[in-house]
Amino acid sequence: MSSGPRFRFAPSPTGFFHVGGARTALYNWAVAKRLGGTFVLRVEDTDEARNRPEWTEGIIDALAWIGIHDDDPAFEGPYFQSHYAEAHLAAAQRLFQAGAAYYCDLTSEQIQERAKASGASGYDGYSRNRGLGPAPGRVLRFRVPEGASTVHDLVRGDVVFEHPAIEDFVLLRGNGTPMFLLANVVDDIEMQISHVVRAEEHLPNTPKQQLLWQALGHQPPVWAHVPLLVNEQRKKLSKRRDKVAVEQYRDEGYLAPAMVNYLMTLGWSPPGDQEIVPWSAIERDFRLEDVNHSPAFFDVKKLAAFNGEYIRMLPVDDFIAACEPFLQSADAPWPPERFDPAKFAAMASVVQSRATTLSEVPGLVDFIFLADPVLDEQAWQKTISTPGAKEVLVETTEAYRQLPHWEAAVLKDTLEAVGEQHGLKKGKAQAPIRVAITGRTVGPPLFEALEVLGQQEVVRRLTKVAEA
RNA sequence: GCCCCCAUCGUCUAGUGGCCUAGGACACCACCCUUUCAAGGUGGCGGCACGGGUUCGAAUCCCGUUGGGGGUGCCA
Repeated sequence: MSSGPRFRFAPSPTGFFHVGGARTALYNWAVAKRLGGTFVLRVEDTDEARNRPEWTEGIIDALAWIGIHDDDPAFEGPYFQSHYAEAHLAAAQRLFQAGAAYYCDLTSEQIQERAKASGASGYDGYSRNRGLGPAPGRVLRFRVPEGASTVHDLVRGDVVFEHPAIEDFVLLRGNGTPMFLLANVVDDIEMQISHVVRAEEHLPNTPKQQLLWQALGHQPPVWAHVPLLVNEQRKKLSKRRDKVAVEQYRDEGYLAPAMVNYLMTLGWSPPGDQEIVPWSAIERDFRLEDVNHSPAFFDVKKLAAFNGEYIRMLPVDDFIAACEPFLQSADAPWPPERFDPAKFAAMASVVQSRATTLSEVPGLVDFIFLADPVLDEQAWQKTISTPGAKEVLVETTEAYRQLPHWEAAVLKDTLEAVGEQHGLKKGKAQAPIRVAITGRTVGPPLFEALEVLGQQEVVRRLTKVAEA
């Protein structure tokens, strides 16, 4: 075990990896790397997840996607957290023997009745001094001492919790199994965790955990509670209402470095005047002490903007490679056998500045690979009804048919010359051709596309439309 | 109910008592560039929640109010 600080990241598998979890993981990772520490992945072993190993694998995949690789020396685990370990029971036993915990036979109904009667809320400490021993149906409760606890938090400073506001919480259930809180602390101690960086929602539970660390005879770890990620309603991101799965963003063609960069800027900003920064700079500059205190809205629009930046930064060959899964997919808009990598490569550079996500790419070039692109009727009517458009279409078709040199510049000059004869400026003149070839009024630069399509195909499509 | 956290443009943020007439980015608008659409360039719109203090001086410190969020289980 390395001697550096040890950061634990403990997601619970739910079938997808939450963007909030991704950011927390990244925060842990950045600091662990910078300090030469260790990132300890401990996956919670929930009842549901037990039957679905793929959920846990999904977490590891998603972590790898955002650059947290399990073969990195700073990565430790994954560990699978059991809630039924001997160590948890043993710790509970020690607490009971030391008088730090006691048994209680009250049912939840009885607790509620007592609360109602006294006007207070929650458990009132009724069994504290009844000297009960263990027995089936009795829970083991922690005896919260007098006084107050101060949580030293790297992002929030000191937070004081008065003990009377914390009720004697349950450590062991009536059936003898340990509660998550206990299990977690015992595991943290066992794994020599020194830093716990997690979402702010856990802050109110921290004094309980800290009390447990102390009662078990250990120095509590360094805490850091990072602000929540919220939706436009300012509510905690939820799976039902919000798009929170990193896998989904990955599948839609968001680039991992863009996602990582964006996530890091939620609650923190890199020094200097640039917010688009490489991971190496983040790793060097990120500090938990600099993290914000307020919740941040996860803004997909801004993520998309980051993604566009990252796509444009890609060397064109890398862009082509990155697009491949979207082009060679069964979901592509064309029959697979019609796709031609060489044609796409010829178009790649003009497509690159037009896409904000990779999943948009097929839609930008579909007309190249489709046998006959569907003509947008409305666009066609609008275009062809402008005076001179029909003539331009017919004459350009003829000119293109006889063209000896099939290249973009020539195609452009030819069309513009025809357009001018009919009083149509560049933009207007190309419109009928564009619609005839691509089916739409907007798309990538026309003449490059025509060159790629080839003379025969272009003339065929133009003729077909011109005669219709 | 009780406890905790939070509060700068619509959004993400810079700002740690004078460099603030509050800076940047996304979004939005306009213009330029331009073969459509983008990209790029230039400019614009727009904010310190409120009220009291402290101070020569407050976005920045303190108190209160309001507003938002989170937690509070024999869930994990």
